[in-house]
Amino acid sequence: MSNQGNNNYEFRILSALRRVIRSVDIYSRKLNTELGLTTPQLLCLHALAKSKGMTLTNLAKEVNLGVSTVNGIVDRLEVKQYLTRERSVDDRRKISLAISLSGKELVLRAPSLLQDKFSASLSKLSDFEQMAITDSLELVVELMEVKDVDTSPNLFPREQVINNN
Amino acid sequence: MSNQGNNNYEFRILSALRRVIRSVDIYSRKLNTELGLTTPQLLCLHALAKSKGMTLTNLAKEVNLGVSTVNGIVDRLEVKQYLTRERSVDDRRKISLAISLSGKELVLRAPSLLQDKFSASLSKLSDFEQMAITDSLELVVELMEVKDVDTSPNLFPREQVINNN
DNA sequence: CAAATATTGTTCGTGTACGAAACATTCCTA
DNA sequence: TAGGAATGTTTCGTACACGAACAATATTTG
Repeated sequence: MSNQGNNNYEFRILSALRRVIRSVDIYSRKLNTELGLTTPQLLCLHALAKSKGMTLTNLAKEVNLGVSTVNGIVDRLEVKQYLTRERSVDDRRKISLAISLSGKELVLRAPSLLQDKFSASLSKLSDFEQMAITDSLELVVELMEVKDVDTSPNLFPREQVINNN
Repeated sequence: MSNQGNNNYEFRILSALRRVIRSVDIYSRKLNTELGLTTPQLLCLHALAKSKGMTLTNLAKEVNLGVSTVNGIVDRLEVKQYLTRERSVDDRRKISLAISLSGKELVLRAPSLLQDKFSASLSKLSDFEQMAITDSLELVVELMEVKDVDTSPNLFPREQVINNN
């Protein structure tokens, strides 16, 4: 019943995870003071630069965040005039998001979304190591994002969800 | 000057990282509804259970968070009566934090700090894989936490900092 | 010893980040 | 076609999480 120390690696993984989370956050603040945009804001702007006319729900899926979260981010981007909200004509529930000119301009001159130092260090590793890191992280994602089917263990696998798009 | 797509893996790593962050957050909320404590709160309580009489700064270092952040967490734990704050007598700046009885009791019956599913899945992997994941994460931490010495690239390495303790 | 400096904790403002609920609009179906 | 289900957005409340500014205390230094 009690669950501590089941796994030797668990504590190290948790600790590493939290430190990474913090590191990402701190870089986001640095971006904000230097560029005027946080990482999530820049991330959303990138997504909008790639495909114009996205809806809010769409954007949220693209950046892996909740709708209400993205709504707040879009609010702030709108205030800064990096995007526009426009009600869709064919389906008046939808809001079409469009990046502005200054938004596009900013995306072009913005630095990397991962800390400069990290990018540099990463590229100095062997391809094998880079791949190992990427694979590990993606495996962790996979292990963590297992749907919480507390109530009904997936006895009916169903067609395995269109997670993408 | 412009920085996009320097590295093939960079985008995948960033994406994986953000998904992991979200996953951790969502589990924290689940914990909160089931147990009444979030992950950061439980994490702090664990730390206090291990070594009584910690100071705030101490605790912050232990859990890798800023002092002001931990202060808020301690506030909430105090309201719930899982710990007590007491001014130190020898150094009246310091506050001695002590976990309460109910706090200790709760730590004992609390579930893992990592999502149940994750722990289970992790333990099913080969030791080699578990180690690879752990090493990769710790390497990412290392690459990310390089001190930001923008102004003065470390020409004077100095005695390399007591990072620990 | 007194002044300057450092440490410790608190408060404040901002920005994530989420879920739940309120709302608007559209779709579907009885 | 009326009414309910589904979809899309917004609002609200809560908790992190940080840095900056502040007050109280301690330490160092002139």
